Formats: sequence, structure tokens, C-alpha cells
Amino acid sequence: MKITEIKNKLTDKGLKVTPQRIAILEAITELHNHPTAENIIDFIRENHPNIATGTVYKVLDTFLEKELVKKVKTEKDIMRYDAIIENHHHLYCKESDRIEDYFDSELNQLIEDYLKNKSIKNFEVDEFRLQITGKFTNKN
Amino acid sequence: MKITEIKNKLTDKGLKVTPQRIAILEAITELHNHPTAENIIDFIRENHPNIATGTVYKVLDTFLEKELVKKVKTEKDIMRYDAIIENHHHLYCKESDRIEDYFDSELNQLIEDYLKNKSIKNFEVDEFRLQITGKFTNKN
DNA sequence: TCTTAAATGAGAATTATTCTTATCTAATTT
DNA sequence: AAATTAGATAAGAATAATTCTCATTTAAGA
Repeated sequence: MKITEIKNKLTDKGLKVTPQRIAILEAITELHNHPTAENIIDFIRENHPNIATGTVYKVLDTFLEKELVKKVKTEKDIMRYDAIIENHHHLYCKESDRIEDYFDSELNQLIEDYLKNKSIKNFEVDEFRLQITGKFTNKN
Repeated sequence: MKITEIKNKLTDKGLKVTPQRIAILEAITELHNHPTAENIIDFIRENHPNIATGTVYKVLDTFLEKELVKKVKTEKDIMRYDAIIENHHHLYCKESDRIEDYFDSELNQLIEDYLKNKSIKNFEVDEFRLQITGKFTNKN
């Protein structure tokens, strides 16, 4: 993602364009394996050694609010972030911390149709995501 | 769940039967709304004021290992526990912390069949769970 | 350039969880 | 029934991730 593209994303959401925000949004898109806050901090520290830890958390919160990133829930304790907003599922390795995105519009359609017809009592569905647990058969 | 039933669950898993473990397993089954560790601690403190916090965490870990409970992660950071091991999905309220179980064997079958036919490259599916986000239309 | 609301840095504070170690107890053996 | 012992617990210190506070700085509009 080019810098101008990042700047546009920020201004589009009514956010001030700061070097910190650019660095963080850049980091999340580059570290595409669902980085933790710590991963992001480590990554940006290389080029921007004086961005404060608190700032990173604050910026991530802002991005969440403005829906520039999403949080990923793992069974383990650590929160991870995801730059991709488009609807997709997650593959979780049961033996490691590896998480990968899984795109499958056919599956989306299947579940969407099902939920549309069936309707859950006392609940209005907004969106859904599948957590698929298993084992990767290749190296990362 | 009767006490003897709880005791059996513990011995079946090769765990010593202690008052602490009984109280904790009882609490999780009674607090069926996916309690946090804190919820559990508060609940058991009423009748067992001297069970240590650390013990509760330790016992919960033991239960996870022995698969007597599962962990559920929310968008917020807090870990929640679930007594029900049987396969089911989760309904998340986007406006509150409410989480409910959603059982739907037809949906399970649908997804299972789909994943069986399609097969994801470099990944062996073990199990799956759907996170459905939306809004409850009733009071809790 | 000036102004100001918003963002940041630095580090203290908080919170959930884990760790440590001495003590205790459930369950097995004598 | 008493002794044994591996495993469990209590208490509180330690840790780690995240949030908070507030003084300072900066982006962007006037």
C-alpha cells in the first residue's frame, strides 16, 4: 500500500494524518499475519524508535472505531489485529499460534442464505465469521 | 448438575476431587452465561470465602486441559469460560457483553458437508465454530 | 502565519493472570 | 485406622498487557 493511499484512508475517515498513524497502518498491512500490538510496536520501532507504546494502543483503538482494522479473537489470551475489513474466515492452528485468513465467498453465501431463511429467535444477525481449527500441512 | 455428577466428571478425568474444584465446576455450570474468571471468583466467594484467586485460575487451566470447559474470547479483552463442550456456535451482541450459545445441528451439518467436499489447501479441518454478531431483540 | 482541537510522549497506574513457596489434603498403601 | 505422598491450595509477590494522566506538540483550517 502506497503512502498516499494510507493518507487517503485516514482523511476519508476524518482523521488527522500523523507520522505515527501512517507508520501503524503501514505496519498492520505489511504484517499481514494478524499481528499483536507488540508485533506492531516492534515493527515500527525499527524505523520510528520514538513512537510511544501508549500511542500505538490509542491509534489502534481509533482505527477500530473508524473500522480501519479489526480485532481477531483467539482462544489464547492475546488480541490480534487484522487490516482486512472485507468479510472472511480464520484458520487457527491447534498446535501453534498461526492464524490465516480464509476467503470463500461460496461458503459466505451458503451460510448467509441459511441464516436468512432460518432466522434465530430473539436475534438479528449482523455479520458472521467462521473459526476453523485444525492443522496446517505446510510450513509458514 | 448434582454434586455426585460433578465428582464423577472429576474422577473420570483422573482429577482429585477437592471442594475447590467442585465449587468451581458447579459455578461454571450454574453461571451459564459464559462467566469470566472474575464472575466465577465472585460467585464461589459467597459460599467459599477462602478459595484463593490463583487457585481458581489454576483449576480453570486444569479443566481446559482435561476438556471440562472451553474458553471463549470476546472483542473486548476478557476471557470467558463455557461449560458446554458439545459443538455449538456463539451469538455476540454488538452493543453489550452478552454472549449466548446457539445450537443448530442443521447448520453444523451444512458447514461440515461443505468443508468436507471443498477441502482447504494446506489445512486439515478439525472443528469449526461460527461467531455470529448482531443484536438481541429481547431482555436478558 | 495564527489558532486550536486533537494527537502524542513519558511514565505512572491499573488489571488480569501467573508464579513461588510453604502448607495442606485426597487418595492410596500399609 | 494410621502413614505416606503426589498433587492441590493459600497467600501474596511478580509479571505483562493495556490504560490513564497530563504536559507538550502538531496538523490542518481560518
